Amino acid sequence: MDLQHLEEIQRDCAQRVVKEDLFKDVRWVGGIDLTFESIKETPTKAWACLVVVQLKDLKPVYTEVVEGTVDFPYIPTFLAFRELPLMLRLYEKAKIKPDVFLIDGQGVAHPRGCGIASHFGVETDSVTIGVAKTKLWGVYREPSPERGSFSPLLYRGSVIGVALRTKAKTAPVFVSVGHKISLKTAIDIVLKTSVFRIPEPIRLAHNTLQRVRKGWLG
DNA sequence: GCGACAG
DNA sequence: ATCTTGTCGC
Repeated sequence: MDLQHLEEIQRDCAQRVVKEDLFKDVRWVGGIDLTFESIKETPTKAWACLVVVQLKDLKPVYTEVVEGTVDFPYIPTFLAFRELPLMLRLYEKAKIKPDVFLIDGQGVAHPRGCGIASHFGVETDSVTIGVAKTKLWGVYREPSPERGSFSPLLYRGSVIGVALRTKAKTAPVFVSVGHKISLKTAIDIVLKTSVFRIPEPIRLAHNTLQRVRKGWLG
């Protein structure tokens, strides 16, 4: 694999990212997550899940799962080349396309400005938000403990995202623009879809995958 | 050279 | 990400 070439693809993708709100109202919010049969082996079998919830009551209205093989290893800053293929198959199979996608990982808060959330958004031309459980790039100060507080994630003085407290006294999540949305609106949607630390669409997708992997269904 | 490093 | 049970705290 030629990482130099892949970096070039990411820089090109970053130039296409739109950081403004290019949509009207949001009714459906989707969350995508992946799970792997093995983490030590590559290739390995894997599954991707999309759960769409209604923004008004956070009730799930659609769930889709796809199974496949992942052959690219996990390399920090190159996550998209490992997980995007299966996510794109999931997108194509989905009967319902949500107004906004919450993606497990960074959006523009990435060394070359194109984390998996932005990459997926540009590839599918859809609205996306990056929601990561830990930081990849930038510096920040711990936000105050109450739900809703946030502090900027900075890189060379520029705001590339925020550390957002979606639940009181709980570790924050890192939110960044994926594609076709502003950081302000991204924060608003993540807060509106969060009951626990992880936004409902992603949390439900993750829960479904744990059951699928263990053969409880799917 | 050393530490950091999404999932 | 996965391996894994109970347990302590709000």
